[in-house]
Amino acid sequence: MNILRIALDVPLATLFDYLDGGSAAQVGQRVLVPFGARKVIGIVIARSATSEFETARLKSIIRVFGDEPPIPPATLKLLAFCADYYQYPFGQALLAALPSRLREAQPAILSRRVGYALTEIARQGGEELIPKRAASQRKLYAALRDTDALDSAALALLSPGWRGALRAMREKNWVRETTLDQPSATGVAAPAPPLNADQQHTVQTILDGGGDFRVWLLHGITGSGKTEVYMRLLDAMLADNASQALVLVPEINLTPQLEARFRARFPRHSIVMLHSRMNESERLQGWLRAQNGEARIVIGTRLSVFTPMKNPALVIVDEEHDSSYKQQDAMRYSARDVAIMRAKMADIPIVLGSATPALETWHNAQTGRYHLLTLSQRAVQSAALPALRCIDTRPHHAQDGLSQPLLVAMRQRLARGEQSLLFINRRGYSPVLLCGACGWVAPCARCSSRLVVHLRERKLRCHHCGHEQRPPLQCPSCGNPDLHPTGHGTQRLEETLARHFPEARILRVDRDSMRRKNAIKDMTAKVHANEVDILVGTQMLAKGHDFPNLTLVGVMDTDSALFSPDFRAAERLFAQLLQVAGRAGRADKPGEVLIQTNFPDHALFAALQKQDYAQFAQSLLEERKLAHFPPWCFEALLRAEATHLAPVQTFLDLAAREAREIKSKITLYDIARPQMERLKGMERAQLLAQAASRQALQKFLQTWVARLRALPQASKVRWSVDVDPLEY
DNA sequence: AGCACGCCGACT
DNA sequence: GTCGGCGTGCTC
Repeated sequence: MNILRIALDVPLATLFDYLDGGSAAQVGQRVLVPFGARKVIGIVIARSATSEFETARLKSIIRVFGDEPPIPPATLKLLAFCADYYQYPFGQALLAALPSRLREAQPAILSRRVGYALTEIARQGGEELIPKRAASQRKLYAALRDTDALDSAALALLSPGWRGALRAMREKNWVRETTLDQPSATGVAAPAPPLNADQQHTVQTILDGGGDFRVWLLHGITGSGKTEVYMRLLDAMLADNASQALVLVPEINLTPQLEARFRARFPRHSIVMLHSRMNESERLQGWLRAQNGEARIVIGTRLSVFTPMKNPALVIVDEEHDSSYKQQDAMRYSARDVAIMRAKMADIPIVLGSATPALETWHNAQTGRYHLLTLSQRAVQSAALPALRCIDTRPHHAQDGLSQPLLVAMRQRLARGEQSLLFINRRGYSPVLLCGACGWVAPCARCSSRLVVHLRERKLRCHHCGHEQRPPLQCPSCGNPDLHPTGHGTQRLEETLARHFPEARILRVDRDSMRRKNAIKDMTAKVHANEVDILVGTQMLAKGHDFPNLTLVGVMDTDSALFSPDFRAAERLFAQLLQVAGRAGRADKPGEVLIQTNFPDHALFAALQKQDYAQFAQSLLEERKLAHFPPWCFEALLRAEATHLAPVQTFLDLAAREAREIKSKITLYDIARPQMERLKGMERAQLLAQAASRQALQKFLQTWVARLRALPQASKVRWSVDVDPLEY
């Protein structure tokens, strides 16, 4: 058994065999191996006595990282399943799931947890040793006297000046460093607010469901207290002194708030955060602490669904409908779906939470595959439902995008000293450079998109590829020198508002203005301090922020989504509008939501006014059933791109021919161009396949993708398979 | 994906 | 004569 089967980060759907070189490398451990002309990191997947490969040509591994804990079999199994399901090379899927430090040829060690303890001198000398004026030092002394040692996190809670005080005490040899096995258990848990009847019932039902695999869909409107339900479930989970929970959250800026809430509630347990803003060594440490069982709660975004855990007992996916759970490059997995598979493999319960579940999820709850639990009461009693009204923009012609009724409503808020939010649906709403004479619009040279005008920087920028250029002095098409920006971008709207309300303090919130490091924190603080009258913003404002003095939400444009060719547009719009509506009128002030539209009679608005997700979902499901769209069918999308269209066309033609040769009940669509036909200088096209069942689709894909890999034409284009695609 | 090998065009 | 363009093919 001296042959190791090793997964490597290469786009080949095979393992590579190596001689173990006498090492005791175990399955799941990292090894450094020679690979062609280079040395790469691999993961041992199996030991074997034989090899399919010519044994004489096998190379030996260079080294094994034998001191590291092996990646547990459950994690390897989950990634193997994903590689198979999403048609992605296993080695690449596995290596990409690891913290990047584990892809480097350096040993990964759990850093020592440094603790601080009083020295004997300090203990015997007593508190009198410390100068009376040194308040910080006295606080540290008092805390350290009552325990063996404390870590820096615990000391930080004692005094803002703890660092200086600690340094002074160490210099005098009153404090020494030690090593801690556990994080310091300090602080008192924040009290748990009482549950309302809905929450109580929900928590009890899930706990009564036991510790086995079961998918719970927690459907709760904004403000119904889903997070408190999660907390109670985690609390129950923590009662077992080894169990761990995985909490997935969308890729947004809310993680710090959530982290603070969790830490306040569970100060005695190790909580690990894993998200994109963390640096690589923090991420590695978090991963190792989850793997060795020390971290009891792992909170993370998409990628953390693969974090190994010693004793997983519960999975929570918050805002399960959020599109950031779907990876849009490399292995195109859905972290929500992977989480469900993980829970199934580990035989533990999983809770999916959302106010507007994905239609696929809702469908599964309707058919009984998932268990539906509804929170219909608002947990905060004072929080009233906002009144929701459409402004028909046909009679109320909107000047500069702002209709009269909306302006009137905003003026009222200004007079009352309350805040307004204008929400812009970003798509199609950026200002473009238009020639009034011939209709020419500044295009991106590398994408089939329009360049966006950035007034302040006097630049045109492509939001898809980042290309920037100076605005031309005259129209390249007809020579007209009179070019002006049109459209209602956030910047333009901000200027229009300034004209209407010169006395108002207006704050723009979009990706451009929030790029600075603490911009979001500062923005939130300003709104809370009532230093802002009108907020103008995009998606970023839709989520989570709680602004008690905000009583009006105006929605600028919805119509493009109502009649979008993307059949998921309505579902997304509903979720988004419900979410922004939730920004209006919390606490004691009733809120109002005004939506500008040419189609006020659309069914979506009727459902929205009643906040009736169930009814709306039902009607969407029926529409989709008639059209044979998901969730009534299962899809895979083959995308291809190259600098010229010809090889893309050739490849997809061949792919379609191969598909027809495979005996299966697959519906194959014609080759189509995506909305963004050209992107970053690449011509794109795609082929959609549909099947009646997941199994049928999987069976087809196994054969099809294997044949595609064998096509010589496949190497002439960049191609990928997207199983369960969300965008076309 | 890298990386080497290899076969043709423009240069110190 | 050589440097280097990127097409082709392989990696246990």
